[in-house]
Amino acid sequence: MSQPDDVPTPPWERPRKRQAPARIPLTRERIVDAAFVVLDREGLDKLSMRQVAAELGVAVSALYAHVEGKDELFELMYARLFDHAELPDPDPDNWQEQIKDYARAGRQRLLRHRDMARISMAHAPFTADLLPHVEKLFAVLRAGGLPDKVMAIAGDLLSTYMEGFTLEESMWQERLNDASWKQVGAEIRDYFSSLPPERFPNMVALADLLVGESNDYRFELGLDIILRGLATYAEEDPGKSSRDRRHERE
Amino acid sequence: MSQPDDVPTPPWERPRKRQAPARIPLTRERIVDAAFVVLDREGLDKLSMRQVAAELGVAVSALYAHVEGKDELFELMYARLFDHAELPDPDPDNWQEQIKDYARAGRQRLLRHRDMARISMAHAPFTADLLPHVEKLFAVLRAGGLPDKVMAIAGDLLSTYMEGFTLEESMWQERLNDASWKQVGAEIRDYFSSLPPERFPNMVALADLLVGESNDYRFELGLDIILRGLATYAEEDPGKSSRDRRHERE
DNA sequence: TCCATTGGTGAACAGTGTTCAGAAGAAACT
DNA sequence: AGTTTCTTCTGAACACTGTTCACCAATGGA
Repeated sequence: MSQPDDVPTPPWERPRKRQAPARIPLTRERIVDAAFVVLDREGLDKLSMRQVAAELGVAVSALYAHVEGKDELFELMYARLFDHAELPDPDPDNWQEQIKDYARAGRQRLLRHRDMARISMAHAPFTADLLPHVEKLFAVLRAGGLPDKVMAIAGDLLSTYMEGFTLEESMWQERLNDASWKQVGAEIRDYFSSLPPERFPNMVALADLLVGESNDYRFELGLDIILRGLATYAEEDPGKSSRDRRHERE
Repeated sequence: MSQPDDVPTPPWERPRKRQAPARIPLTRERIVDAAFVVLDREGLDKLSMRQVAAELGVAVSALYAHVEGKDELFELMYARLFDHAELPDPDPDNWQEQIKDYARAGRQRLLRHRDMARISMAHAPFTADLLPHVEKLFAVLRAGGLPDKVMAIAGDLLSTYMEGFTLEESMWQERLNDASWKQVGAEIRDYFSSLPPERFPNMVALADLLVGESNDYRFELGLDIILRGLATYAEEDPGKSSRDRRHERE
């Protein structure tokens, strides 16, 4: 959002009057909104308190009356991502797909804003306001009939994969910037193909696959590997055959 | 402090005036060394070019004659981690354990220096000097009989898990400062246990497991899940069966 | 009308990464 | 020796950063 009137006021009409009688009060919401505008336009490295203040047409110090500092601003931005995210109720017959949806939704959230994966990585491991999401993820995992100890690590594993994959994905895009993914992919593929085959036989052979046709496909395959691994634990438990899994809901 | 060659310099050769603290020339190596000293003592947030220069007793601008900037310094620090790391030759009968060792070694590398996981995350996806490591990882995966498509994503998956897990692990430690892991773990466990059970039944039930007895154990379990998932692809068929094709998109 | 409270201002502080004209030092040549 | 050349390091500056704080404008209540 650009300022409507950025025309420099001539020196002769300098009554000490404020321009807008309808001064919209500054709120946390508006600050976070402005931060997202700056983030999407300039990127994380250029996202400074001063830029956010400028976006709002306000002095830097005004922000500190509403927000504790830059760290809290990041916290608020991160929380904003989960505003309209709801997980479905656990369905024991469909738990694997539900888990995948959880990861897919997380990735899409991070891709919605530029550099959001980096912000997500810097985020604290757990914050109170998104505990409900983790809880519901566990509910789905429980419906899958997984042993407790596996459930406990599965959440981390899935989140870590989703965040890490998306971070890498967006770093590629940022680095070779503003090129479409097709071009980026071709560039990377060409690089791998050009390596000396005697020293890097596997990388040359896999060049086409290392950067798949689409990131979506690569992401799905990784998800599949994890889900298959989890499933082995579900089937392994003698008391809980796959047919009886629907009774596991509690 | 002895001279490299202790043969007395013949008098007809140019006599060295300066024998006292001979000015050790600044090199990339010494700069990286100093950077690690500052990093371990002060943490990543306090690691600035000026701090590194001060550690060396030198002006800031002197660094820029040897190092392109802070980004390249981070690059050099990251590369340093791989200096004495060698992967074993692929052993088809033991590929799963070899893969695990790869991940374990990576985690240990990152834990060796404070905040190193964060630096690793900011690192570019691929840099030329550690291509040999990736190549050898692929060699081991190939020895496991994995399909090409799975191999191509497995590298990412493993690295992502290893880096993400270690990052989270070290962020916990940094946040609850200077406490031993036993205390940190107890604190987290108590927090999860204290949640309202009607809203968070799973988290309360899993409180003990969410922060395992040791991080080592949790890391191993996650590795096991991934390896089991990979193994399902290896067992399917060495020669591209129909089940394999199920994941191909035409 | 005066007063008090709130929210925004502008300047300042202590940092940051990076650049660049020039000083210091060692080596080489005359 | 003296002089020049070349490299390395210095000091000061620039344009930023997050954050704080004394002040000031505007509003609501008495």
